[in-house]
Amino acid sequence: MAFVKNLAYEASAGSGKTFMLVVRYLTLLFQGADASKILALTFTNKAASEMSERIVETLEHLETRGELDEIIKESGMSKEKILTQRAKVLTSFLNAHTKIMTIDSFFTQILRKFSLYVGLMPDFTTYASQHEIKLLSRFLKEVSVAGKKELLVALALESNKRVSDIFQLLNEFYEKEEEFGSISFQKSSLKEYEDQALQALTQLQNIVKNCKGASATLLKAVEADSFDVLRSKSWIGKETLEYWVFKKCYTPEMDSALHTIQDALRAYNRAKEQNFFYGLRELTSIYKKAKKALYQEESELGFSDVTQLVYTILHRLDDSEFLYFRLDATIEHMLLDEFQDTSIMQYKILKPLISEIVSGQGVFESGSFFFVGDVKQSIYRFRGGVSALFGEVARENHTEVKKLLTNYRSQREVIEFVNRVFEEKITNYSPQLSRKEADGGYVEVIENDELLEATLTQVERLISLGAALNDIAILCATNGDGEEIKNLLQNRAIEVVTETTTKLINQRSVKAILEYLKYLYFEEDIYRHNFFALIDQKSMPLPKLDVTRIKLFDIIKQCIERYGLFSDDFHIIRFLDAVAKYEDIDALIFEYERLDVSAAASDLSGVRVLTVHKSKGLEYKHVIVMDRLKRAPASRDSIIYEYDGIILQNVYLRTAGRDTIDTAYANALAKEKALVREDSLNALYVAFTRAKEHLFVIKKSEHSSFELLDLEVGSFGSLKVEQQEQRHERKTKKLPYENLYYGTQSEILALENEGEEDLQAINFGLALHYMLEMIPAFSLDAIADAKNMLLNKYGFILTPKEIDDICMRVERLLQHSEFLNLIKEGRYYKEKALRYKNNLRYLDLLVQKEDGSFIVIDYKSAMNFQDKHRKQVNYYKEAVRNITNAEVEGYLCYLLEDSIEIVAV
DNA sequence: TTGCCACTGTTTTTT
DNA sequence: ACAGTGGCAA
Repeated sequence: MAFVKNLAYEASAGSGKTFMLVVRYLTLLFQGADASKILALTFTNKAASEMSERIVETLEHLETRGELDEIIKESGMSKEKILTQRAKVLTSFLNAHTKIMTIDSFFTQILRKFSLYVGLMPDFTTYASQHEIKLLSRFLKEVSVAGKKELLVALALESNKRVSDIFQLLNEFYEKEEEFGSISFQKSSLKEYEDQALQALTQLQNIVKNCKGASATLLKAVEADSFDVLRSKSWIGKETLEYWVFKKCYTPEMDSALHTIQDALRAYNRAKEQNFFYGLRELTSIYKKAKKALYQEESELGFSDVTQLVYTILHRLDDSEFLYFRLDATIEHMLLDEFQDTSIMQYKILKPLISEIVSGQGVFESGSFFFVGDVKQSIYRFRGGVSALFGEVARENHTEVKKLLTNYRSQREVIEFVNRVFEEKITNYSPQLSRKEADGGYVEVIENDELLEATLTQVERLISLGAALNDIAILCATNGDGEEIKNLLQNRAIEVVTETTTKLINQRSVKAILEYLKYLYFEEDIYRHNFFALIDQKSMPLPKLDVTRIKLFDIIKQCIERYGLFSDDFHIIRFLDAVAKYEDIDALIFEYERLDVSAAASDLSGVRVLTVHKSKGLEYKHVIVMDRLKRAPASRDSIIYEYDGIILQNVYLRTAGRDTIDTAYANALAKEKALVREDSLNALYVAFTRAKEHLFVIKKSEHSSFELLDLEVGSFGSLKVEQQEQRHERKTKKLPYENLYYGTQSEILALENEGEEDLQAINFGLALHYMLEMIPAFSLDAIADAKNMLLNKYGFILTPKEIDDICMRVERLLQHSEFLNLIKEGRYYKEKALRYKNNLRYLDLLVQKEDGSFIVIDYKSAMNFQDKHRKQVNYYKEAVRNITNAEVEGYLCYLLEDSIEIVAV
């Protein structure tokens, strides 16, 4: 087979897309291409690094890799020749300046190279979006300078929107500006249409007035004292009024009045839409100006700004051809991954490069173009992805398209189920073939309105059959749904790894701290109440702090300690880390909404919980697809963009009821709905095809996201879980912690103790410490609550006898007079973090006495390793003494099975 | 009982 | 923007 220079693969799920990309890339290398001249673009950083890794890995073990045969076929070279070149190719690849990256980073690179052309310094930074608040205020200023304030207010009023929603629309127009082409808008007056409609209404009202049998309902139905009230009537969308309460009084004149109203309304809607878009375009140019001023001042750009600017540089500047030429010189081959997710703007930028390459002239004689994707997996329409792009690009560039039909990922039952379900639903669906040896698999469709419980049942079922936690994935519709199932699983002591992106600032504990800071800053009681509500404590007065003088970090730390917020420590650690970037409380309070740090994943091993969107490109042995917990939201985009293929044809303003009287609008709306439907169908296809062996679909009876699939409850194949070697998993390494790691004491203890005692003893010790941490004050009343927390966290590891043992020991401690004496006078801190000589340690209990001296107390559950314990406490003493310059005493507090022993150190 | 209108409550995906 | 519900008329 000869090497095809201009080739695309339509690669269904699991059909070896990455494999083909790697084969293509390596074939180019073996044919002598320079790695620095091969541009390989992916969508995610993860995909980019995976590709680089696979290239290196394949080169390292080429003899035994499946890719070798394909490379032989593609390149037409002999096996021997390839293998002798292997080492040389690997070395040059590793030393080359490779261009495997995301499409966004590629554009960012171009922009850096040519940034001066648009008045930008090359060291700009990029964010997902520009600083919204700054942009808004800048924009408002520009609007007022341009004298367009009234216009802005009018637009907001007209569309019943807040200014911030108009902002969203401005951004859409800004991003699509280049696609508008010849589309333009005209201003006109609405008055005449309103009058026409109201006149016809009067006619109608007269007919009804003169009709004796008119019901009260009918009279009310035709009553309208303004055009807007008339517009909201639902009868105006009917073809004829010979229906309902109208029919009693029906005459043909009624329908002619109706049609007059409809004609007037259609014209009114169109005129209003034109006016709206006309105004929006005017404001868009101001918006653009504000954006430009802002990124030039701040050297800070959003992703879409980068794309816009690169487009401007390459298409709008006088010497753009020269700039493309400079790019061309460095790119000979192009490989594009996940092409179905490319946006039109992105393609427009790449297009001249692609054209040069496929035309194969001059320096490009040896060039090649290659892209892979799967229209069925296009689920990013909301982000500008246009599924029609795949086909269009292949057509435009005369690319040869091949289909990859064999699924190498899944077992037969899964593949056949997916084929059955989607064959009728997705147009041009080509059924996937399964490998001969993959003749197992299991699929079950379950209907149960207790979605969470039903999901839990299946997880437990898989676990009881011996499935490894890491092999189980739960796919859900939203991040919020993911949080819910995560919490349920964790409550049942099942470990969970979330890959949902819940923003850190949406975490309860973090929210609470922010409310606390707002209270300190604004001194408004509402924030104080919010704070206590969020931490589930009774509202009480808060001490005033001089927030301008105390370091932000310390304020927060103090809050965490005083109100015992450490139970949510994973999030808090991240938050503290993020807070370090803010100079002072002002900066944080006015900027925190931009903090796009995600909440921490809870653990390294456990059941995977992630959204369908996040799951793209991943695969799991056991997949549970959970229906959405809440109802699907209605589509609320107020502008409808009508495309013909990849060309923007028309823009409409979404207006309720408009489709019944305006066919052009109705068509556009229908197209839009079909695309939305396609998107959700694709999302389900992505979800189902993540499964390698077992697939569970858990649907609810109403509002199900699986509705469009007509799924029948039932099961196919047999559920067989291969036994895992458990030993392997126990070995998971703890991540090394960085210098500012505020972990819990339990984790640090676990690190220290590894390999010294048996596991059960370690757990016992950790549980004991945990219980002592959880007792808010050293009073006996708190034991019952602390026991519950203990059961929640350690109930599945420890026996009831051990739990009782721990409670007994703690109870005895709280009655121990020597201990009570030690803590009696002064303030005490639990789990006090201590950083000394670059080591982070936690003090079980630190008491600060009234005279300023300190007592360090360390709990132990057994008397062995006494020497080590002494050494540890001495270390703490020394540290505290050095930090505070105060007197320090140290004690070891042994909570033994039948007694309490306190040893001075 | 059926059909219709008017009112109320609920409500995403992310490089 | 949609789904569900209550109330009115036939």
